Amino acid sequence: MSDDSTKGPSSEQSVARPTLAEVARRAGVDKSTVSRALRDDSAISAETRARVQQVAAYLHYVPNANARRLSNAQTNVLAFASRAFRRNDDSDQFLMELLAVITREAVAAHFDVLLCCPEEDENDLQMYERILGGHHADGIILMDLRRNDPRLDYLCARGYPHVLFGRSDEDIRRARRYPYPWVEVDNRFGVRAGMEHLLSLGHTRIAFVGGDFAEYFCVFDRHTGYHEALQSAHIAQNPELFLPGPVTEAEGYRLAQRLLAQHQPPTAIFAFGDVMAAGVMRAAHEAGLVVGRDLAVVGFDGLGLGRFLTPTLTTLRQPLQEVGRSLVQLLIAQIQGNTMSDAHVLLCPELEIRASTGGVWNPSDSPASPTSR
Amino acid sequence: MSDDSTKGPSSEQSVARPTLAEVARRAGVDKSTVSRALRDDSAISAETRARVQQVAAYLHYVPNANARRLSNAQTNVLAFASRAFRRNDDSDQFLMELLAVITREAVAAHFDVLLCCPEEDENDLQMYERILGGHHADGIILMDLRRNDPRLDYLCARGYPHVLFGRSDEDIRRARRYPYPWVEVDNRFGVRAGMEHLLSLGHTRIAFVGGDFAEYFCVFDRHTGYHEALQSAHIAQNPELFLPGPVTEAEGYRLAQRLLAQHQPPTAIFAFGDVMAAGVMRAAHEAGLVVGRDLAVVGFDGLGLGRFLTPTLTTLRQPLQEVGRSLVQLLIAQIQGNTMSDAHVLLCPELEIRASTGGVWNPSDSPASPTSR
DNA sequence: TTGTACGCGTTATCAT
DNA sequence: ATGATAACGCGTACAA
Repeated sequence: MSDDSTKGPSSEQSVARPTLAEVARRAGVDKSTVSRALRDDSAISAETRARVQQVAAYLHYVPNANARRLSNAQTNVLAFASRAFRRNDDSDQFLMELLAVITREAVAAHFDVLLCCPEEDENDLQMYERILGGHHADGIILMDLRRNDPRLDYLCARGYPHVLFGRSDEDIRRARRYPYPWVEVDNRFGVRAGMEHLLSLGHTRIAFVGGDFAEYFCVFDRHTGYHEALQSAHIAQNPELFLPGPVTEAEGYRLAQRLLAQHQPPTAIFAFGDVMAAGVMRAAHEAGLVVGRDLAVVGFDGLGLGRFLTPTLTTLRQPLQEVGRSLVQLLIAQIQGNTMSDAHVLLCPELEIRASTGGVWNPSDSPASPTSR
Repeated sequence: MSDDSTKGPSSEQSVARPTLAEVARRAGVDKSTVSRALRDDSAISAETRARVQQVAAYLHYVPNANARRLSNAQTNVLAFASRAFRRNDDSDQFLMELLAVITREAVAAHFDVLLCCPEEDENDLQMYERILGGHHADGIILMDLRRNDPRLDYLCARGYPHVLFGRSDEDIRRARRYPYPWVEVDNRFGVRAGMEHLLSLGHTRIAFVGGDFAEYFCVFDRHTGYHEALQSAHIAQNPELFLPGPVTEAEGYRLAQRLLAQHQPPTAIFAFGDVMAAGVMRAAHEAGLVVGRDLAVVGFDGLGLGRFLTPTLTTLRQPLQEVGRSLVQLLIAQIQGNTMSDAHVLLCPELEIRASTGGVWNPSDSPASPTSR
């Protein structure tokens, strides 16, 4: 801190931030020379470069990003949009991890990450227009894809670089490859893997809870996985065991209560997400059931939460590291005009078998907890 | 999507984004007139303004943020830095909620939010220099304050606007008349409130786990709260009951095991954070104890997680809405040169009493079983 | 009320 | 290898 410590931050000018011109003056060369020397641009004599860099370092010179952006017509900023920024709900948990990965990857490639959220009475499309049209970012990462998502048409038409976490029906229905890249965790496959795990344990009355908006591709896909798994196992669909609903802990609790009150309750419950599974387990516990013995529970996402629950939760882990890395790399490649822009990355969630499906549990054990650890 | 679906995004030019000059040309006026009309700047005839705005809307004109920033010497961007973006650990959970609040508040004030993370072999100070010195953002929100935090001197000296979530040592600040705003949740008060809750339930052997780096003000403060509460209650300090350590679920599990293995185990355990408390509860459960009856557990933070655990977790809820709102408003006020720059906001965490401290439980109820192991 | 001219800090093109 | 000069798109004194 400087010695004039009585002055407030706004009462005194900030330390002047030197410009290219200032560096040039002190180094006795032209601005353009400094610009080049600092970027190893074209051939600059070694000694000139050294002197310039020395002066720049001495002055703590940092190029003005906005001037650079204006000149380059590129911002080196990635935008990240998620409805989680509007209202907080339980399902946000894994976003933080994803965001951390994305930020690290972006920074490593010298990109900034911008968080996007619609303004008051502004819809998604208007927000994209504001961010991309206003040159706040070069491209955007989209979440929460819908089966038929109007945002894609929009971004396509305007030529705005983007990458999807998720996909729409375009690819599948029209057998027409979406000309923009997407990264997806195969939700259908994941649910099927979880279902096969339950089936292999001998369960036949398997319920599914959660997912209230079938228009979200992710919801559609997980539901499809559930139905397909039953079909493959030649188990008749039972509408009473399929209960869509908001993906919250409270709803998991409520729906599980409803399921367990049936005269022929399910022996296993597949929850749309881990947080919801927590609610299911809470209901089961209150009903006097021991999860992992009297009732099997499977979640989805692989949140840290699943390891903290009692019993620990069997779940499908989303490979967030790979997701984040792919999203950033595909978007940057696209921005820089590389040709792999229509790459599609489909990752498989990994089945983590834990105690809630009674993995390690042994019938002769005491009704106490699964003593796996 | 356009009809030429065979073309990749990079094979075709983006839709041209109109400039001020373009709008001016189409409206038959000068650039400056457009500039003013679009910002209700100075007096512009109603009809001119109407025509200009109509043309701008027709062309989907959005001002180039970088040109505007260059001209205004202000970016309207807030930077957010947290070590959570470097590596993911359990303690990140509440950041997502905070980030959501911050983003909403910032956007409402027409500011963008930028996520910051040091580059490879770059330290914190260098990162600030890059972000603030490079005009990526006008100011920054700092997390994870240390008792004697070198970052403050640095930011002060350079005159970079900033606001702290947390604070440094009173005396150090006072001696230097630290003129920047901070927002803090009173950790010491929170722990004392939790301790008083436990004391009122009759507990005297109360352990505290977690907090491995006393240089973090937050750690120092919570530890102080613990010690002060014991002192106020005339309970002798017992080093065996005070176990600092990393704030993770695994460490909570480990330390609780150690505590419960003592010949005179504690009857209550205060965990540094909710996630850590989850580990404590897991250990207790495995040891055959019923949390809320045989052992009381208190957490800190008020994460959603606490409501999902069995039993539900008594905790100190951090008022993240208010924290986020204050941070953004104080930072923006500072950036815009308003005088409330040295405002200090101290918020109180709220004690949420849930089942883990045995709401209904009564000391004479059962043989304080931890001793009966 | 509107137009003119210049500056913001950088990069790029053209000379030298 | 280096210097002069012109954009980039917008805001804003100043002039009309």
